[in-house]
Amino acid sequence: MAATVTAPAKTDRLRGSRAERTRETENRILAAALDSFGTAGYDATSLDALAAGLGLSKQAILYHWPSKAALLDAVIERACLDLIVEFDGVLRDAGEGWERIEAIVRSVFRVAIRRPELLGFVREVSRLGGDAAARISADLEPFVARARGFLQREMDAGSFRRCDPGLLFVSAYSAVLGAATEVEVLRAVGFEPTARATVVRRRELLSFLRAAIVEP
Amino acid sequence: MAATVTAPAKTDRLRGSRAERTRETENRILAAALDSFGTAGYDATSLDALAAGLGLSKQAILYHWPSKAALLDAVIERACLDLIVEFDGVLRDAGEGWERIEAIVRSVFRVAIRRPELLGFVREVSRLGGDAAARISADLEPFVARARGFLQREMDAGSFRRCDPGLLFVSAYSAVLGAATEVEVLRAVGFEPTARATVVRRRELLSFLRAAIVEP
DNA sequence: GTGAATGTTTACCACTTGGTAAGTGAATCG
DNA sequence: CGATTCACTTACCAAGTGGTAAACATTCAC
Repeated sequence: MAATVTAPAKTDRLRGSRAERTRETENRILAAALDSFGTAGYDATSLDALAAGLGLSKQAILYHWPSKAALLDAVIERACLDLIVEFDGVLRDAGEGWERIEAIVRSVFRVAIRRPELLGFVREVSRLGGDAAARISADLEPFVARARGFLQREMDAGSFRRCDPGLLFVSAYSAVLGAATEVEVLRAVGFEPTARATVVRRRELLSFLRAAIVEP
Repeated sequence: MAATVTAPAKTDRLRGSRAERTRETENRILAAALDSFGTAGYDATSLDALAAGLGLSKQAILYHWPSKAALLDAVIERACLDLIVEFDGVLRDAGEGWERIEAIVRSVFRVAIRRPELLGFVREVSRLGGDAAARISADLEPFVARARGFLQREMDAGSFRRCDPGLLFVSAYSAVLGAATEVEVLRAVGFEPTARATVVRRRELLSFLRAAIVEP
């Protein structure tokens, strides 16, 4: 009856193989770093505070990545992966034309509600500039190219207003990210960041984008 | 022959009254701080570096303002003043309806080219959150209220599509600021931040906004 | 079981940060 | 002219930063 499980169960905290546990620790660090970088900011996040929040010491982090900058790189990779997975899934099931944009916008708002730090992180990295910003641009480039191709096709088909696809993308990107993340500006116009108000924001943004993009 | 100027001319560096020279030093500090806060960021700006760039010591800054946070407050006040002066002047001479929006967008792009740090600073402060963000919101509130009133009037007159003025403001604000400042995203879609490309960007953004806002 | 690899901790370091205390030289004022 | 105010500097500090070195405990391979 000897179980096929040769490894002992031991305590709860020590479940799984060594490699698995290591990977899980790294995942926990990456998640905490993404959260802190995306909300407090990169400069405002110290390795000490990050480690303390995880019940680790700073050197545990520096064991898995040689420097804070290397950790940032890893977080960028992880964040881009998450975003691409999210949007790829949505795009696979989405229709054509306007429906496709609507699906993406809904997806962005879903992320803004469930994982606000993810969008904040994208903003933060592009603010930091330098190598990090170049990396995130490069990682998301396939997605951007895909969006531009889509816009171009729809314009050629006569369903979207003809204009520069790249700049249309930037305008839409900014408007969506702004509506989803600019809490201070939203507060200034009287919108508290509640789930209820978010639904209204999404509806209004969609009608704004529709008027701007779809050929009447 | 005795000149009406009772005060001596002395050297070039010591021209003007004591109060004038003090004010000029404070202005220099504020300008340098606005620049660094708006480009490098608040956290990434040290008082030492700021002072060194001005040929002063850190304590000279801390003489005029008791802390870095107080300096930030002063810079916020200054930046808001600059922005309000800029936009007030534009709005005074601007027409009605769409022309008014076009005038504002042109004004934002002018600022983006001539004083990019000013827009970067607004972004930075709203990112920092907390008291600073609340202050800049409060300082710019009259301008926002004015914009909403304008949008509401145009909607009532039937010249703009009817929707929530506050959210339309946020969408337009985000799109304009994005097109003017998101250099990384723009680079990702193949737009280097040259003056020539900026003209194209402005034109495309205006047609985007016009389609989104004006009743066809 | 033994030795090696691995993940983590404790101890430490050089450096930077915002901020305080005290001193200095020039402009101003009586 | 002498006293005082003012703008600023030099000297300093405690706290925190990212990062290194070495010790330590656990797990794995043999």
